[in-house]
Amino acid sequence: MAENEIEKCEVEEIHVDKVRAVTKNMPDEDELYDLAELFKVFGDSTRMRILFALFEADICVCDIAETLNMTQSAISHQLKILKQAKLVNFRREGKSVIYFLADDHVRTIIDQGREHIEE
Amino acid sequence: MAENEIEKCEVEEIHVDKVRAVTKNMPDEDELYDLAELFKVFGDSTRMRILFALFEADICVCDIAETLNMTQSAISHQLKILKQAKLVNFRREGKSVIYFLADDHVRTIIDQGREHIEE
DNA sequence: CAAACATATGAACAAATGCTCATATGTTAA
DNA sequence: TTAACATATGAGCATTTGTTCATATGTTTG
Repeated sequence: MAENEIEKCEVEEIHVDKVRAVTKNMPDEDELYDLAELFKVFGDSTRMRILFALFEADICVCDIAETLNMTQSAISHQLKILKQAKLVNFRREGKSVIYFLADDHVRTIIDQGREHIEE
Repeated sequence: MAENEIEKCEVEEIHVDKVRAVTKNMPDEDELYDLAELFKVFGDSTRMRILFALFEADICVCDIAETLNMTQSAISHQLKILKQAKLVNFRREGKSVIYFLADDHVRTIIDQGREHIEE
C-alpha cells in the first residue's frame, strides 16, 4: 500500500496533505448516506409536484392525484416516501387523509435549487 | 370526464377549488424536471462525498479517487454529472484537472439538508 | 517523436426506482 | 353489518443509475 502511493501522483507529498485535509472534515458514513437519501427524495418530478402542491394548501390524496393527473396508487406510493423522509405529515379527516408540509426546510431547499437553476 | 369528476370525492366542490388553487402556482413542466434533475445529483453518496471534499480544497481527480478510495474512472463519471449540473467547475494544471465548487448554492443546499436530518 | 502519466468515455451488467394492477385496510353511513 | 368510498401496499415490469473494464484523449518529459 505504501509503495502503491509512490507509484501514483508525481507530487505525492502535496497530494497526501490535501487528501488528509479533505478527509478530516468528511462527515461519517451514516450522515453521508442519510443526506444522499434525503436529496434522492427531492430528485423526482412527481414528488416535486406533490411538494409544490403542498406549498399552496393541505390537501388529500385524491386531490393530489387529480391535480397531477396520476393514479391514486402512484401518489400514495410517493407520499409514503415523502413521509419516511419526514418532508410531509398527515392527519385523518373522516375518510380522507390530509397531507401537509412537515417543516420549512423543504421550502428553503427547493428555493435554493430554483435559484441555482436560474444561474 | 366531467361525469367522472362527480363520481370521485363527495365534497367535490371544495376539492375542485383546492385543485384549481394548487395548480395555479405549479411551476411549468420544464422547471419541475430541471429541479428534480438537480436534486437527483445530490442524491448519491459518492457525489456527496466529492462535494464535501471540494468544500475543503480544490483538488484533482486522482486525489478525489484516493480520498474516497474509489477508482479514477468511477470518480470521473461522477464528476461529469456534477459538471453538467454546474455544481462544480474545473481548470487544467499541467497533466492534472483541478475541480472546485461552482457556487455557494451547493453549500446552502447541503447545509439545509443537514439541518433537516438533525430534526 | 515516443513513453509515461492523468483524465475521459463507451459498453455492459447488477441494483435501484417508479409506475401499474390487484387487493388489503380503514372509515363512514345506511 | 354491509356497501361505498378513500387510502395503503405488495408483486411485477420496464427504465434508470452507478460501477467496472477496456480503451481513447490529452499533457508533459525525455
